[in-house]
Amino acid sequence: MRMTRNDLTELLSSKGLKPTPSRLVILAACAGETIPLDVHDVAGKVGDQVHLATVYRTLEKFVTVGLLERIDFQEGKFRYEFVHAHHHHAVCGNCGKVEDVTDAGIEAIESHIKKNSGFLVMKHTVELFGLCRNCQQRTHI
Amino acid sequence: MRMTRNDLTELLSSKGLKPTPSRLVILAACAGETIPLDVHDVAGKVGDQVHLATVYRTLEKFVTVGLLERIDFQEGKFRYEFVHAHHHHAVCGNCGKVEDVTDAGIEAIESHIKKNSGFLVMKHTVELFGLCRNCQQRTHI
DNA sequence: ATTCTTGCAAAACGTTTGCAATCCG
DNA sequence: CGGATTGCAAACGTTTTGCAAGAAT
Repeated sequence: MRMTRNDLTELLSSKGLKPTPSRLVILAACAGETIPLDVHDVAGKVGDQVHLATVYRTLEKFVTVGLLERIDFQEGKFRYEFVHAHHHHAVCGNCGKVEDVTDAGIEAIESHIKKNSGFLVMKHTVELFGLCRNCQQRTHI
Repeated sequence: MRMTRNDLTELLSSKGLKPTPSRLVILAACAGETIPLDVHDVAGKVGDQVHLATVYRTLEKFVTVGLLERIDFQEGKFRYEFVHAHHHHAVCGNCGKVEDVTDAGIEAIESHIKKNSGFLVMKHTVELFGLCRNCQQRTHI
């Protein structure tokens, strides 16, 4: 998502966060990407301007205030994605391409389990792993 | 799942794995649990009989041959669960209780995305996070 | 003999934390 | 001033790996 410096500043302020240089550049890095970035990706995009520990702290803070969502592709590390419409991911195991999946029909399941066992679902993660159209063809060769 | 030493031996052999003492005790530890164990849990159950590195290697091998499933509750570590009926998990964020969710209705989504973008789903993960019935009451106090 | 398996130690990797310096209202 | 933010370095927890010893076929 393309955002001006003003957009970013206002967005941070609206969450009660001071728009520091570190935060602006980190938020810009995340907002400009369509696929979830890991900490190393973000650090790479912000260059040496921001210390790695600050990247970790800032990303985690952004998650807390709802600017980012923490994503887990089961790689032994976390990824972060700018929050817009709720969706899930289909990750190609060959090329790593990530496709957004808008509807996962999870809501029905959540109300079902609520009735069944009383469990209240507050958050869910759905990740689909497989092969994108391209890699299916290549892998079949 | 309760299994005799013979059951475990045959299970390992059927997967082409030698039924070594380490593997037997690790497999027994996993098969005896209904909730996914992390590596530390498994190491604890097998005591000092098996080196930690061996636990890691063995669990990963079991996943490869399909005896275990690797589970990710987004804790920064992996868990392992004996494979029986396919299901998902609802994890209570307060007490850590894990409830099995047998039907997630994911199959419809998978065929939908296949038609839509051609993505072939080979594996999916669905984890639900929230509060179990008990902790909802306690938290409301 | 040859392959598989294990223990050991070390390292790799992602992540967190204590502390001091700094920035900013 | 006082709280929030950052850099730095060090530690932490999880996981992987190289290598040699040992077991099994």
